[in-house]
Amino acid sequence: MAKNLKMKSARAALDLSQDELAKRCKVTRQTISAVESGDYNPTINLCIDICRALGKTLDELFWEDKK
Amino acid sequence: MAKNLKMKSARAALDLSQDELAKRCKVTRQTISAVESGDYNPTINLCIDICRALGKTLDELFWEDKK
DNA sequence: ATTTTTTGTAAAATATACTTGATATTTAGA
DNA sequence: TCTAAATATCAAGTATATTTTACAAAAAAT
Repeated sequence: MAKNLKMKSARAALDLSQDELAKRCKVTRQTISAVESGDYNPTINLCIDICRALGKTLDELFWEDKK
Repeated sequence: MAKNLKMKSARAALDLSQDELAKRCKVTRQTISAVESGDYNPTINLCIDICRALGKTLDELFWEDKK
């Protein structure tokens, strides 16, 4: 799977560490790291928590238009 | 959790049975049923598969603006 | 009315998301 | 440089998403 750079840059834009984002989503730092590196299939609830913490929507962080 | 009526009506609009949608998403009918009834926390990949099969995006089927 | 399709639900098994604890590497600041 | 914060990654454990099999009720079709 591909890295989630949209998420990574949204997090960077808010100057949040993985650890801080993890706390706000109530998961561990490792889980956030795994989601960003893309070798993961997170649950929708976690995706929604991440979106809310980063001020983005699902489409903005987790959707890719198919060609 | 609340029922996913957006998903249910999107499926109805295409005249697809849960079983047919399940096949297109390569999961079981019970999984689709559970997602629609909302007592579930599906993975993002399944949500994406469902969206593609129904011609919708994540925001359209799985996002709720918070008040 | 009767049959067939669709849906709800449930228990047990399997796959995998997520945690815990730990070490190693990278990055940023002093 | 030196040090601390941030990130990557790994192995083993726990929680839960998903499957399999099954049965019953509701809806649709004949």
